[in-house]
Amino acid sequence: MSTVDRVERVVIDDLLRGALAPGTRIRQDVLADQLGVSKIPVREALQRLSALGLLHFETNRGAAVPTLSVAEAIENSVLRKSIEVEILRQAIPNMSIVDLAEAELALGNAELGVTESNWAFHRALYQASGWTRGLAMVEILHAAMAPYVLLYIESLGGAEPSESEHRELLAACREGDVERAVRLLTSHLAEASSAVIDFLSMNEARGDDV
Amino acid sequence: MSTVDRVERVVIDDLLRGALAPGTRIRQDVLADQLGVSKIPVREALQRLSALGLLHFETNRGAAVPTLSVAEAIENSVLRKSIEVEILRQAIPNMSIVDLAEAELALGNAELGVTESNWAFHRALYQASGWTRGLAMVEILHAAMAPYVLLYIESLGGAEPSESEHRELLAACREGDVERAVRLLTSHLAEASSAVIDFLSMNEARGDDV
DNA sequence: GAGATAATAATCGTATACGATCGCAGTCAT
DNA sequence: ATGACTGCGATCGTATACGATTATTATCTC
Repeated sequence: MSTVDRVERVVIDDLLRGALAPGTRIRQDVLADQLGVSKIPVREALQRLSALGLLHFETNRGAAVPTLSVAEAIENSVLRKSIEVEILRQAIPNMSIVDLAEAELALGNAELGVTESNWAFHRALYQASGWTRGLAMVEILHAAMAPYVLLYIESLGGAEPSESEHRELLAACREGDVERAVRLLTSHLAEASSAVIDFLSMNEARGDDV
Repeated sequence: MSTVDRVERVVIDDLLRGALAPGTRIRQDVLADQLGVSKIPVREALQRLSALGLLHFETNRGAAVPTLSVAEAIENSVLRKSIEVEILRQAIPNMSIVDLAEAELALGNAELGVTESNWAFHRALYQASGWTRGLAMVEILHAAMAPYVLLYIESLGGAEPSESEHRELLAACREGDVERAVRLLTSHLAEASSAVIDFLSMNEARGDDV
């Protein structure tokens, strides 16, 4: 694993954890010092993330966590739905006991934050697909939404609402019932994202930069 | 537009043109000299492309155009289909005369190579969606397949087979008939990609690195 | 005291520099 | 002649260095 890979992972994990609020600027030499490297590999990692849309570069102002418009949030949700459905279709016939156990584990895991645990669950279900690129795309979409999901959950007081939906979805996967699983995933994603989008719309209407 | 942006565009365009065959290694200082810059922005651009899966970095061996397995080609096709359908749905109600004219123009344009013209046509249809991320994803998938599409067409003797399908699709968009357009796009993509995938399968069976 | 302007400090972007690694050519021993 | 070894050239990865740009503080004027 190269230096650039390590830096990239650190920043992605920070995003998935919600440690980087929208708008946060990333100081290249600070990050470089923290990791004990020079700016060069740091910049290369940031450029990777900007290619994925997880960061935004502005000339002479460096990289920052982009703020999402409502339209972009909707776009992300639609993309997520259509990609995740295809991956799940591909994954279910290939799922092993291990994959299912990993998904189960992610559900109860109190070590992880809400968005981390959520993504760990979904990734566990998808990994049997073997679709490297598709998985990467979905991870990106999760990471891009994470800061806002966190804000939304905070505004709710910290409840994780989709526990039971996750359990149902897991059961359908266990039984190998592709069509039911796809139906459950579709409605689960629709509910989760419409909640966040409504939350975003309210704030956008109020003129908040969130 | 930053230096990194320029370098990135040059390489993506080379890929879409098919100027970079699978397996080609990219020499950083050669490219840097050609563009009159140092290695730093070149490497940053290559890292962006590697994040998108258009290039593959190997430690101490730099970046190279990845060779696609049949499984990956199938994955790309499925992803393309599901993403492009959603974008087209979003785009049709927002299409302007200009978008349609651009698409028409791309069809007949003999200046462009086959894959370039094909992508120009599809992009023209999609741009009205306003979906930045979705468009970027689809462009990536096109660029990843382009080297192989080129090889396939070469093996056929250079014929562009999907002219009439394109015209039908364009007509449906003009009439604003979303469902017909989606049907046409779906079958068009299915045909085009299954041809390339069959071609790839043959070569993989023969043990060619293509 | 408030606002505008100048000086200073932070930060960015990229060129240069250099050690590390890889691949190949030439040499030697068998 | 063939196979292993050594040395050199090419290429990579990253640290350092520096000019350019942006932010911040200090100073001056009204």
